Amino acid sequence: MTDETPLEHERRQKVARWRSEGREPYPWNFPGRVASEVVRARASTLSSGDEAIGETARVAGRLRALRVHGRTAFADIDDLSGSLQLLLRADVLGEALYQSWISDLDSGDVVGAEGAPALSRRGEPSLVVRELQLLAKAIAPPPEKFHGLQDAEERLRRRYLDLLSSPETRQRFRVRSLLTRETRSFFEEAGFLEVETSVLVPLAGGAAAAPFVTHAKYLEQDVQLRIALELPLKRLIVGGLERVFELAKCFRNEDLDTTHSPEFTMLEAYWAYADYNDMQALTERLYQRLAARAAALLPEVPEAQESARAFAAGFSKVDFVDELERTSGITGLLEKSSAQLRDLARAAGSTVPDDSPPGVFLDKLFEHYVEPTLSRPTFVLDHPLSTTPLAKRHRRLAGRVERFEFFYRGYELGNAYSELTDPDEQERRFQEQLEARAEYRYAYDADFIRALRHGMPPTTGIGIGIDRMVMALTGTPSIKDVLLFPLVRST
RNA sequence: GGGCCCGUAGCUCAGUCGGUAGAGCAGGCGGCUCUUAACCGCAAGGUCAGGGGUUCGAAUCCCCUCGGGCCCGCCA
Repeated sequence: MTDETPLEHERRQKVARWRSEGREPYPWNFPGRVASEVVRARASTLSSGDEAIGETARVAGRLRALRVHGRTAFADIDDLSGSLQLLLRADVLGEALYQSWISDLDSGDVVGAEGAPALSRRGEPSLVVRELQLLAKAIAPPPEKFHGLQDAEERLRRRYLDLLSSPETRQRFRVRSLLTRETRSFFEEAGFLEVETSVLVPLAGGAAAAPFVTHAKYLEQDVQLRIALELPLKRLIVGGLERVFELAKCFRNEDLDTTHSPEFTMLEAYWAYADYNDMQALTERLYQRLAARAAALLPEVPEAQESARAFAAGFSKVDFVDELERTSGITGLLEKSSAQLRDLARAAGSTVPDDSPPGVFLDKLFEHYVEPTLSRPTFVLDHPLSTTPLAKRHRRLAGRVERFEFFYRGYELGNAYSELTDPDEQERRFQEQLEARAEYRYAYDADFIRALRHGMPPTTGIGIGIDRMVMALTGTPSIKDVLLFPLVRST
């Protein structure tokens, strides 16, 4: 390699030396190992300076630090359960073997060790090593051992370095995995069937967002990547599956920022014979359980503890229109013309196109005046009808739909309705969107209306942003830090 | 899309008013049998993101490009 650094050259020389001695620098396995925390726990029961004579344990992990004191050396290795100090001693390993290990080991190497648990004279849980095995030679050095990888760009582009140098990052992604598993269990226990619908669709509907477009060769047609799960899942309700959910990636061809990613994970659930009041109760239970779980997994993270307390106390409820009028000082919102709403939205700093439907202006006003104030768990209820083409009109309030969005820390975590099931009204609502702006034609799904004509039971549905859920419950301010490999420009 | 900020050794960071590019970690050599950001000594390591300009002289000032961050806008 012509672009290798002197440091890499040095390490390659060590690999060559290993091979020339008939030893394998990249072996196949390391059987019989236990987690380092097992050895730590055993060693902690000993007295300082004592070794568990006659006991043997095998551990493996990445070498983080090597402190050589002449004929004794201390090596710290990390595995997923934590870290452990290895004691390498010339009098145990033999002089020649000890010296060759000291000179061949580098930080970043993956090693396996066998030996006896011990507590060092200074009280550090350790393993007195009798046998050592190189499991993978690190040609490239790890990030700085104390500060870790600080460069924000490198942390995203080279997540493996972030993970191997940051226990916090490892823990954050473990918690993400456990929270999605918990979410699945919750819906399964509530009688929902997990399904998988298609990512590639002829027409991406169910939300207003720019889709990614690609090409299917066998159809000789362009296809799109889904922007929401809503329309296929409602078809399943028509088909009699009664309670379904999907937890999967959706794609929107838009910017990456603190709370948005073009590729994101969404949970949508549809529940026949129930309404949005039932869904509110389910949502409260879900978040109480998830927040408690996250708090238990992250005892050191104050935001996680705070979230558990906040969700345990239950959600506040505010009316969309009342709350917007109260915070903005505007009166008679529902009587305003589209032009009046547009001017109000302009005054609030929005630059959405003039020909947007009136619901868009209302949403902009809400985002500007109300959202930043919603720091504790809050249901926002009963949106104006023009904001929501897929929701059923309110059973009491004129000009409204039965909908709730819920917010925490000033951003939206989810969105739910009593679903619109009247096929003719659905067709009219799609039509109104279309007339307002031609670009919304992608939301017009004729086959979906045809499905509704066969009769869809009364149903409530919800969409939950999983990435934002993880952010909220782990105290992570940026969506990029809950995505393993956020899409970044290639260099 | 707009504004502000950042890019110096593999990593973490200094670099003053424009005057010979620095430290720590990692790596090399030497020393050290209880350290844990080990320590001590020696030597090595640079396309200062890239390109152009101003200047006797540019990491430093100006312009452009690339990459990133934050805020705003867009994302019914």
